[in-house]
Amino acid sequence: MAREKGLKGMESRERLLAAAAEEFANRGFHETKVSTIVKRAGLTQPAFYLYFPSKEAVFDELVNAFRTRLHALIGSSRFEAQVEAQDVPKRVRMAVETFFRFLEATPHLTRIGLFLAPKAEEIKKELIALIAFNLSAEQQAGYFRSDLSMKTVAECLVGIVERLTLSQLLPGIKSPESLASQVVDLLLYGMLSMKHTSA
Amino acid sequence: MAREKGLKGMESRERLLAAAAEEFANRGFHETKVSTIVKRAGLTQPAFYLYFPSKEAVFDELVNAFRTRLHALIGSSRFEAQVEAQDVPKRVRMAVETFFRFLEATPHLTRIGLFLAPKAEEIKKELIALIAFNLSAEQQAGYFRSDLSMKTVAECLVGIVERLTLSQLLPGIKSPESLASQVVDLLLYGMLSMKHTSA
Amino acid sequence: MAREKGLKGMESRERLLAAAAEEFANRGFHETKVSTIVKRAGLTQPAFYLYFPSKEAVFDELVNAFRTRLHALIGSSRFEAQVEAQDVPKRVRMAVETFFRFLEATPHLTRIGLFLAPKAEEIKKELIALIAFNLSAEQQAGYFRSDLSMKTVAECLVGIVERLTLSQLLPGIKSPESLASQVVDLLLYGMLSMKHTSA
Amino acid sequence: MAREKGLKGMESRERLLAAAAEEFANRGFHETKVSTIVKRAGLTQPAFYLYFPSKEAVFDELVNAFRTRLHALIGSSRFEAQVEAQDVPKRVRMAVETFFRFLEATPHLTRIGLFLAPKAEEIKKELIALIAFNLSAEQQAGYFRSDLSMKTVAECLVGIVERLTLSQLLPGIKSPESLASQVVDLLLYGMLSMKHTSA
DNA sequence: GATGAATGAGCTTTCATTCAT
DNA sequence: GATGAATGAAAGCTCATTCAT
Repeated sequence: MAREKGLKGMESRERLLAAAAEEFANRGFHETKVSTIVKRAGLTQPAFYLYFPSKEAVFDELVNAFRTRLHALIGSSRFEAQVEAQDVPKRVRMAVETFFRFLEATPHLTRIGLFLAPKAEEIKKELIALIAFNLSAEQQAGYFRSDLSMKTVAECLVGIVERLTLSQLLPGIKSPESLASQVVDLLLYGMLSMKHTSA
Repeated sequence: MAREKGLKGMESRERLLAAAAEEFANRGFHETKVSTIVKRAGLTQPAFYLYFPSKEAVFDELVNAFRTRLHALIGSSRFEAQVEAQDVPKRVRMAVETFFRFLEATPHLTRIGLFLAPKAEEIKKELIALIAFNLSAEQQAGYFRSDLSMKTVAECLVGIVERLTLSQLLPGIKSPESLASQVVDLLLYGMLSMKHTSA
Repeated sequence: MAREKGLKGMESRERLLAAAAEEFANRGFHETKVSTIVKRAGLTQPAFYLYFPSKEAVFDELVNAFRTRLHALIGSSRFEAQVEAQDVPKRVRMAVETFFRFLEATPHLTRIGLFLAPKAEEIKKELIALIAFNLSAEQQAGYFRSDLSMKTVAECLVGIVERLTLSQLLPGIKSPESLASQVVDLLLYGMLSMKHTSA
Repeated sequence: MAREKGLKGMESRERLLAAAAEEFANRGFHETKVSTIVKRAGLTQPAFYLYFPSKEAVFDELVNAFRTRLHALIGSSRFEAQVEAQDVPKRVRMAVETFFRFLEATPHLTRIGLFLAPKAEEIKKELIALIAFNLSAEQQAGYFRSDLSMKTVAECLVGIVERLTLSQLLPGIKSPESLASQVVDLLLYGMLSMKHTSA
């Protein structure tokens, strides 16, 4: 009789969260009805309010979940920086790839936290700041052109990631690896063909 | 057809459109109430339905207005491209700058057509295709690296423009010129400092 | 074509107010449903919210209507005080009678403002203070026993009026005149028979 | 019957009753949630329904508790009346004082049974009848003016007690003794100063 | 060309109450 | 004796939309 106290409740809650995530991701906040969420979770409306104070609260919880995982990812990526015996391009590619992989892993949360949430801009701002900080280190190490603003570069990178996530990654058209290598190739080496570059 | 006659009617319609654009841009589709739009336009709710069949219809009309202007812009830019004998970097920079200027000119429409509309993805897809087409010409002329997919580059460019528009252009933090030159500098020459590039 | 602007709306509003007053008076705040009010007024629920921001707001409006009339009554009763060539008992009786008449005139408002409203206590407190003030004048003129606290007397008077209003006046069992004379007779002369009083 | 056994059960039941009494007294019937009652009693909602068939049932039980005690009080006071050979004023004062003391002893029940219950009017009607009966005896003994309706006097007395209970006794502003002597003084001797009385 | 007045449809939320254990 | 989990039923409120003038 392993009476897991509160197990069933937790499961219901998780089911509601998952259903909500999917609905929000597919239809947005307003088009998502509590009635649909609970139907998907096999429950009734009052059950929803047993676990969440309001529809907005679930949404916020999902946004925060995304944010938390995002911060966790970035925190852990700092460690790898120490193992950096690799060359810069490879390191950058790995980082971007990891990020794409992260976004791909929880597509609903990604859509919510990156595109739907009113807080999305704020979240991106944080992200950009962190990336800019990391890039600056490389820049000071002489790897990147000193006349570029890493803040701007970070912003561009995030813009690219957003777009490709929406148009290629989430629809499953391209893989994190392929996207990462294309993006990094472009950003590191630029578009110009060599003959012009050296001009 | 019934829309041709009546000066006052046209003016009311325009006022409604403008009010709707501002509200939609600032609050999004669902947060925007018809009652607010008409208040802003100094009219009443039935008047709204005199000019538009539904709230969605106004929104669509605004989206289409954006799309139309966008197409006009791109159509005209083709011409210039042929007349010009300038060097590639300058040409690209001018094109991007023109585009930023275009987005800055009608900020409400930009926010609606580029970020709020469900159709936004479709609009961007068109835009990306056109840009990719133009870039391919340059690529075939040998200006751009032949190992890059211009489709992808176009996508990245649009992603960058989206992000910078939202974070720098619309808030009035940076000018079209400065944004264009930063973006183009990055995309054309890449991030790597010369010593590494030549490696 | 006496196009009374807003006449129909005003009428609807009044119908809603009247219906609400009756429902509130008969069932109390919580048992009264907006759906019942609008049915009684021959309207639909949204119409209710066209005229009142919430169910509570109508209730408050009714309470305030009572309070306002009450203050008006008291304000006007001051005037009569100047015409006072009459003897004290008659004067007091007239005042009490007027008050009963006032309560009888708008029975729903009376029930709401005097018995149902959370503010009822406050309203009575005001009323008591005013009555005490008036009584004190008579007391200082030597008409009332100087060892009585007019504040307490006022409180007793209001308590009596409350009770008789509920049990005799509103059910239509006794008239304002008969109630007033009984009350005043008791309060002025006391219960004791003469032989004991003089003891 | 099923309620006889079980000490712990009885205790839980009492805790629920006490919690309910306090909540009802402070917030009224509708504002009081079953969830709040059980929280206060340290139990869960199903436990509530183990002891009471419904929320209304607890309320009724509390009202009846008040009524029962009230009847007990009145029953016992009859006895004393016969034993006493004291003068009328003192006797009346003692009775009123006893009553105030009774109301003060169980303030929650008082608020519920005297002011909140729909049955309150009925309860008061009974009380008034009993008081009127007692007063009539004194009246027939020649102590009270024969031209007064003891029914009305009883009603006035109850009205006064109600008001003073709410505004002075329950808030702890005045004591049963002081209230009783003020009330009785007023009711027995009236407001008029002697010179006018004898006129 | 425009409005005062009204509504259908639907939403989120609340609460007393019960089932299964 | 008690609880975790769930629900039926309904309430208040909002909004895009329309009718009659």
